[in-house]
Amino acid sequence: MEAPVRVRFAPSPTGFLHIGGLRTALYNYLFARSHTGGKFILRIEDTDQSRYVEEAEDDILRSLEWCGIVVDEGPDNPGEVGPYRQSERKELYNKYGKELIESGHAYYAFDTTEELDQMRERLQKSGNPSPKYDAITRQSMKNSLTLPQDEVTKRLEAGEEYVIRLKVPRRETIRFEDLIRGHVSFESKGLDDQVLIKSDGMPTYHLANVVDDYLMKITHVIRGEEWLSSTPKHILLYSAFGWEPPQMAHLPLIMSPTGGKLSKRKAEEEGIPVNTKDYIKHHYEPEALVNFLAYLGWSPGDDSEIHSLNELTRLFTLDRVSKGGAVFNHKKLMWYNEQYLREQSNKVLANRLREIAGKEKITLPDDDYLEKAIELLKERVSKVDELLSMGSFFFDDPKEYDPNALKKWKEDSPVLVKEYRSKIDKLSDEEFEAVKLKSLLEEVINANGVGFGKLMMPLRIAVTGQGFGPDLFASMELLGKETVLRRIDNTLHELG
RNA sequence: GCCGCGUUCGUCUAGGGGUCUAGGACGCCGCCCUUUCACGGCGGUAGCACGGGUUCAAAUCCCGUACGCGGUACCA
Repeated sequence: MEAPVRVRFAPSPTGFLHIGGLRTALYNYLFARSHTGGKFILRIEDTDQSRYVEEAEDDILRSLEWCGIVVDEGPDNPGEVGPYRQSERKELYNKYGKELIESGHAYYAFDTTEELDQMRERLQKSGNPSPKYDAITRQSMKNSLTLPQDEVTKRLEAGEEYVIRLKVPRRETIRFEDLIRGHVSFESKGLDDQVLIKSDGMPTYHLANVVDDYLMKITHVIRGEEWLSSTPKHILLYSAFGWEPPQMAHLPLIMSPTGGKLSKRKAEEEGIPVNTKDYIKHHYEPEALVNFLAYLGWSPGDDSEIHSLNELTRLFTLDRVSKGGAVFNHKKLMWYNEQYLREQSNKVLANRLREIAGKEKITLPDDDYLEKAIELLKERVSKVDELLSMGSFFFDDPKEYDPNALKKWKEDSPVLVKEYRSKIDKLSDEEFEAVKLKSLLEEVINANGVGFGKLMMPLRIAVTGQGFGPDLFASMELLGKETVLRRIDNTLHELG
């Protein structure tokens, strides 16, 4: 019997949850759920105090929740291997750092930032393009490998600042098996003596991540490709501790349409919302985002496209994750959004619309009317909030005319509209229905020997202010006789 | 520069030696439906980066090249 699957999403609270981070979380979650008894763990990697952002952790939690991703163990619902914030595990890392020094796998270094800069500069001048603190250079630096034992003790006792560095072996080939990429290998000579414990006493990502994954019994590390290059350091660490490393899986990056990693700046330039909270704020369908993101770098292998989080959970396997970076396609996201939007009942949409309208201080009509309006609008919008903008004429007399539509208001329009007006004026409220309204329009165009559009478009402009939109006759029926006549009169008055 | 990882239609992908004159989805274009705009239906456009091998046979395996991306911090 294999150990139960345990995966973690380990974001750094340095800002709002990025869309790429969300996908990493999603893949971890899907992987956990695709195994019976699998656990999805949230660990906050707040070891960089200079970049810490107060609201970030809350934003991460809220974003995951919005997507329907349930955290099995995390800061808010700890399991047995807590705490789940690295800042609260500081002592632990120190203990393991010391252990590494004792076993000869790490050492103290006292070099100042200036001295490190000087070293790099010196090396660069002598033709070394990527200076490293490695097996060669460490011999001429200030550390417990070069300094006499008693001086090291003296410095430590004096409370002098130090870091702990990993003693990377001079020549060694580090190999590991990546679940997505297969065989990967690095030469240790390309690695530097990575700082493990910083001078502020906090661990670096590398140490903390290894120690925590081990202590939290993580079985699979699923993370972005940007970590692939530092994985050999982690492998070295595992073996220094004598621990079995977890399975590794490095996900392809999400790319910007203009190339490169989808960074915050790039995304903004291209009009792509980059933070999950932006999707929440702009009323995207969470199921659509999830579905879209799942398919960005993964596919189930058949021709299916639409799957709920639950279904994805059953379909997901790591070996179907692609290797190459995936370009974010906003139009496809919108397509997904439309799919999920149309699935919802008019009643549900009405409730959601009320919530949105409430925030924007817009007053909406009663449920019956609202749901009928939604029914007419639903097939024409991409996002739920567009029901409000496209359907504004259902809720208020148009304040202005779409300049583009106005081109269809011709010289003969007033006459035709007037004639139509006088016909529908004779209808009772009960008779004011789509079929009747349409046949009366036909009467007018036939009598005048003109095409349908000659009257239809001006009428639409008068009633909705727009040149497009839901079925005009159904819309007029819903609007009611009084409103329609009022709008026609207003328009006749304004446009002549 | 060095190290690593990638590369199938514009984009996301299917494909894992013959069934590929390469399939699906988004987008785009056209037609139908609708005398609006959409939705829907039908059809179309367009791709195996390049060069060598291996093999009777390569999009699929191997090697190079090019290009892209990532990493190269007391950031994660």
